[in-house]
Amino acid sequence: MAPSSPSRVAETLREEILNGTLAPGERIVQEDLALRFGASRQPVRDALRLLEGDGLVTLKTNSGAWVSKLSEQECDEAYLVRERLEPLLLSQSIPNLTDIQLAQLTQLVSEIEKTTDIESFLRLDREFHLLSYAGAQDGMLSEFVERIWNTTQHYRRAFAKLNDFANSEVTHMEHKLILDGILRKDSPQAESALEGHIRRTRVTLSQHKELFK
Amino acid sequence: MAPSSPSRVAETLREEILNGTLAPGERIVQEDLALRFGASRQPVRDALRLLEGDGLVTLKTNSGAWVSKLSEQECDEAYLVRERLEPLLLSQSIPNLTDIQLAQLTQLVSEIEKTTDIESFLRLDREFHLLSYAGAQDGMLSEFVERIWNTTQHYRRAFAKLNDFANSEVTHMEHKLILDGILRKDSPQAESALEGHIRRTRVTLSQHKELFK
DNA sequence: ATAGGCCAAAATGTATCCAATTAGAGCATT
DNA sequence: AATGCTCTAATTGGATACATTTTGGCCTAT
Repeated sequence: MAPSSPSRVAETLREEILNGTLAPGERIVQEDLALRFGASRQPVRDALRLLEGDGLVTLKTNSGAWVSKLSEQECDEAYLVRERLEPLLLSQSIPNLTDIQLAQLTQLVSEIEKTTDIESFLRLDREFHLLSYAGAQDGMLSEFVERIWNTTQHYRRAFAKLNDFANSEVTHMEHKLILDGILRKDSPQAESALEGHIRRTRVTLSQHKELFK
Repeated sequence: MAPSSPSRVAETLREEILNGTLAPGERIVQEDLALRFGASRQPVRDALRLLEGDGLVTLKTNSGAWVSKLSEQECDEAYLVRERLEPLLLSQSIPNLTDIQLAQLTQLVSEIEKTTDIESFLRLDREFHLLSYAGAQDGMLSEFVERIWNTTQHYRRAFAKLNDFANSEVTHMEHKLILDGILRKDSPQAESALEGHIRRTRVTLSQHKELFK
């Protein structure tokens, strides 16, 4: 089945927001998109509504659409929520991860360690964490988690650039601890390692308020 | 500012889904709504997209819209998520609750205890919990919690009808424990009482699989 | 120079029409 | 009797045209 226009448009925009082509706070004009995608404004509007549901775009009636922007406090909140939800999601995923996925996770951790490029790091890190949740069946929980990853993507990038791998050693160790828990199917360890990983990131982020200026 | 058509339509539909007028699984026809609200189908479509974002309506391309339906597992997941998120939200709310709100919460607990009507119970219970979160500032966390309350509303009703206040004594005690923690600004107590309250509900619900047949 | 209001241009919201897709009843076949 | 197929009616998706609202520049008055 061919994907509908709104999905196509939304998918492309999502991509561009995540990779930073469209910056937070940037305005989105319906007609421009319509022209660009060779569609009318109707499907574009639907696409924007979809992205609004994902938290990537903010709509204001009779005014327009903007790429969503998190305040310092909202970003902190996002990480607090991650601390609570992702360990739960991981615990639901672990029992169902296939051997292939376990191998991929192992591979990813080692690739992340070798990476020196920031964009690659962001991509691989995201891939590692989201793949570790692949065993959980789709539902509200996965949706929430994915949404948080999407809305905070830009701040992870800014943070990575700023810090420039200053804490990379710690990060790699944390990833190894999480991976170890996963491989041994030791959910409690994996959960607590993950929780610590997220908490440390949150605390470190909160020391860089300049990202939200 | 006058609320836009999509918002009005969405608001009304949300109401009807929450109060049970529209049952889960029921089909929603765009043109019927357009006729009913004296609008064209366009704003109706927007309204449905809004509700889809709230998880209250499920859209299928080229096919139509239905009131969302939770499987037994999805419902269980919803409660697991509540167990993690609502205590966090409550802890963020407690420091900012006004004296008026504290008085209202106290009032609500006592009203809930006196209530014998199921619909009233549902309404008051919802009001109590959501009001207890009113001190937290709006953000992703409140959004998530409200969304869960909305999507599980129907199952709370079914459960209440089935059980017919069988566990009402326990429920009232739990509410009092939560309230006590809130009034004394003792977040840890309030959080753990709330967590227990939600967990007990989840476990009890899981013993009534017939609700999802 | 600054603040405030006014007006025009631009962008969004809505309605209507047409095209594309689907769902479901009825029929035929096994 | 049950299953699969076809066809039609009904419903949704998309495009165009028009109405409404907002925004931001410009002018005026203080």
